[in-house]
Amino acid sequence: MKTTSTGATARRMSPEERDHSILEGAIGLARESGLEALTVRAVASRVGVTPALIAHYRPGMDTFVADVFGLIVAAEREEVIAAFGATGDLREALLRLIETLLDADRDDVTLIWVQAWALGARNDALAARVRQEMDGWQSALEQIFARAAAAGDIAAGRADTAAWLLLAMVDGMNAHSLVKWAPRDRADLARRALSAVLDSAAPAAIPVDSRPADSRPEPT
Amino acid sequence: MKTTSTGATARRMSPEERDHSILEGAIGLARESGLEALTVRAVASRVGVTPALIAHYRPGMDTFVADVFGLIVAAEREEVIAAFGATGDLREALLRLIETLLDADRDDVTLIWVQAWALGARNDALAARVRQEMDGWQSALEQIFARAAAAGDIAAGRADTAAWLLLAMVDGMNAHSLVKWAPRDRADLARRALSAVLDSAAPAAIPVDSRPADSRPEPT
DNA sequence: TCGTCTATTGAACATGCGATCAACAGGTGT
DNA sequence: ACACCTGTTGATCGCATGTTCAATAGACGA
Repeated sequence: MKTTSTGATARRMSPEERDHSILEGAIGLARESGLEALTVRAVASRVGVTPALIAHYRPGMDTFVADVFGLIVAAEREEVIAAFGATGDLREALLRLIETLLDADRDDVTLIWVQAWALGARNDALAARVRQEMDGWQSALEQIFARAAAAGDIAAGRADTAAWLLLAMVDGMNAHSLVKWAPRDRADLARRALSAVLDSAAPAAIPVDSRPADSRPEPT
Repeated sequence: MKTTSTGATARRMSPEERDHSILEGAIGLARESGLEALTVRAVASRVGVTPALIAHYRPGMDTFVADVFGLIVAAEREEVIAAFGATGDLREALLRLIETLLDADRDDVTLIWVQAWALGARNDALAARVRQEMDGWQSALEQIFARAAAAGDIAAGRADTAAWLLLAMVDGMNAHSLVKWAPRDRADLARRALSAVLDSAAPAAIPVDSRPADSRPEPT
């Protein structure tokens, strides 16, 4: 495939402008085709510029991929969290949040997340960025759980654990959806995931007394 | 890099032998370096033959990757399920099963799974195989849950839902571990994941008013 | 208007990938 | 011992990847 441009030299931009335009193109490309599609030539073609210029602005694809990943998922997280209705029944709002996270419309971001976990095993810069963004999700969810518990909308429990469990569940289900392994409708999944997380986050609901050896060690 | 062989022609084998040796090499390679490492040349070097021979026995890398994936994860599943102690307290056994699945020793298989979900988005043969192996896990877990419920070791609940939730949680946590995002010790995670799944699978444990639609037949 | 600065290019290099095909060679049966 | 059969090779094609660097061209200040 040839470059989108007609062979003419691209418009001269300030370094900041060009950097921004490159990032824009890369973000769009990753959204459409995943992180694997982020090649020097593909981004160059998208932006309408020579591959050499991409390499000039972004020496080292590893950190470039990490940056693009971070920008995409951070923007999405802020959007989702911002849309979280802070008013009304928080349990209802939580359910809608989970439904949103499981929505098929977000398959593009899901692919990016799953590719990031896989690539992160061999790309330290990306792995670091993935951890950072996951920390962002973890603390955002933890905050929501703590708020809901304080408001009495859900049973009080360990908000951090609930956040970890919910993240794992949502990420696992989304990963499964990439190969179209969706056993039942997602609204039902969301409801069950939420109650699973909320119930387990309340230690009192767990019958520990009946299991003598198991429940004793509780390191934290 | 050069082929492992000293340039001498490889020993002549029967088609079945050679096919087996190629699969063996590919399986070992994938276990060590993931599915992305499965290139014609890498497998050829590993097996000690020419790339052309690999291409001859396995025309089309897509189905080859799918086969290797299937063999690896099917073997692992059978091993894990077989090690599941059918005697004694089934809840205890379930906990050990989850601990096994979350064990860091299985990071190699985890990488393969996560790569499979990512690659499956663009490799239909692989995606089909992934679905097949996930069905295997789903039914194995469902069977275990049903058995445990019948034995009275856990609260009776919908075994299929419990299996789905557990699979999602375990897969999500393992994906997270690929980038070393492990908030707490895995034994604790396993315990909480198990109680989350078991509690939610027992309808009686869920606040009744919040699930009127539950008793209605679920759409496929 | 001219000259300087630098954003941008074009071309090339080294490496890797999957795939193809005529030619070779080692085992097998006669 | 010979010839057939076929597993195996070597060479090569076409394409894609990241990276480098001298040369170019467009914008801006003097």
